[in-house]
Amino acid sequence: MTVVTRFAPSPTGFLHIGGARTALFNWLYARHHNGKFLLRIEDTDRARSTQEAVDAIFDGMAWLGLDWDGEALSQFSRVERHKEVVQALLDSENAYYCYCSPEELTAMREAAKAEGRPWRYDGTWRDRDPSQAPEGVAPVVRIKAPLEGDTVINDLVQGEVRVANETLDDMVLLRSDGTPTYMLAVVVDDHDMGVTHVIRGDDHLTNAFRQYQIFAAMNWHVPEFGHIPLIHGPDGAKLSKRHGALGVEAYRTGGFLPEAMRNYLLRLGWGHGDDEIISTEQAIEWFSLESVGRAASRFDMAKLTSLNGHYIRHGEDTSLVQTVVSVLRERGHGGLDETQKSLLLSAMPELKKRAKNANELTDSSMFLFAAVPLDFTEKAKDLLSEDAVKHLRILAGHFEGLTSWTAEQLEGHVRSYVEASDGAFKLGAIAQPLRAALTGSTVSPPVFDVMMVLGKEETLARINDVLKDRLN
RNA sequence: GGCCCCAUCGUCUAGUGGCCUAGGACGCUGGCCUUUCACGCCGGAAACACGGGUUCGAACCCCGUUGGGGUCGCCA
Repeated sequence: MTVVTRFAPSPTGFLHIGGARTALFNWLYARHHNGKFLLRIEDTDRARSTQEAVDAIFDGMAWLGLDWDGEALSQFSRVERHKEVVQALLDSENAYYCYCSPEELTAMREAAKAEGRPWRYDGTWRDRDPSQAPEGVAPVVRIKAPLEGDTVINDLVQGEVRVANETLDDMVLLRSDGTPTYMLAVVVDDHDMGVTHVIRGDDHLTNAFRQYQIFAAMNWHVPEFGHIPLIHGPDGAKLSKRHGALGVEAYRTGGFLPEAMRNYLLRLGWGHGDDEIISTEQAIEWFSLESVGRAASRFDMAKLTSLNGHYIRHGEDTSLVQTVVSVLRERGHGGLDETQKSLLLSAMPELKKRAKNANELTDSSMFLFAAVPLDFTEKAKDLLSEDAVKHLRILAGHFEGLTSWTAEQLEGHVRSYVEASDGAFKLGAIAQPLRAALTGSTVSPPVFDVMMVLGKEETLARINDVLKDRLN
């Protein structure tokens, strides 16, 4: 049997972190089993569903590298089919019309609450003849759920979960306006789409029992369920925007790499021994629902950030160049020409060791493309003291005569210059002003690497610009 | 409140009765490396919620307590 999973978000906002993980787990499970991963947009709530949100889901999935099989399905497009199933349920007497008005129901609910009784629909119309229906009341259709016994679900994550049927009531299948409810639509779509494994958030666990009733009433094969624990905020409560419940879009603009995101989300609630850095290939090979934990986990931005730093440090130089280019484009700076790209590429090995995210990586590479006069930070200005400039002038003379230009040789030259001073000054007294003159900053890759990457001409131009400035 | 789920360092987790004086990672912290900042390397503090059982033996099994979470819509 081919495994078929699905991700079924409702387009009422962005694709948030929890949804992203649910999508990832579904994707991983399907890919692991060589099955199919489908995408269904649960847009039956017409008032709250927006095209922007649908696009945000598509974009988020694409960014995360979670490709789905076939076309994304709009749940709303299937209303006729849903109604058809409701009719079948009515015909087989597994469902009935209920003429209780929303007001009546609300009153009953509140009364029950006031008395501290558990509320559930009392089945008023379950066995009553529709001929007794009040005038002018549009009915809803409810399922005729079993009154006795237990419903048992062998959840792939949670294990056996059992609930007494008497605690469940006859839920609404078709609203009084004739539109199907989520509970019904999900079951019909999962069945029709051939979904074999329903992997979703823990918050749907109680829904599973009710959906089970519909599958049973239609005599349909019930899919396997895997209810994965929710992601909480750092405080253990529901994930709030302040704590990371952002759209994946926000993580992208925050400079996170999709591979870091995937790795982080995977390790949240799932583990494979002591492994921390897990490639997507390994994840596909190793993923299983059995090893998904049952407790909710807290979102930890620091760990995500650290993982992101790892993926940047170990990223391919050429792809990191592309990353910088797209950050620049997003900032409205236009792209980089080929010369600039190759300059960036040669600086990348040192640059990437110093960045936690794509934005920092971009910021720290800007000095490469700066034109004289550089923008100096206050600290950098302080480093360019009269004394320091004196050294730079002498060194510039030395550099001028060099015929080869490698970091090692440059370092050798400067070191022997320092040694010749016989302890009058140290390497730092030279290297720091040099860094300031070349980058405008006190923080940068090793200064001799900077010189090499910049090349002799540009290096001298920048030093001379500082010297010239000093003369005035 | 009813029903359901959960419980190992601050956080993510390893651990499925003896290999646990509980391992790894992030964070924190001491040090090394060093021209800056990083990276890297070495070290440290830090947890089995509590109480009862079962067992020769329990982080692992059972019961209870406490604590957390989910859910109780003609939302999804």
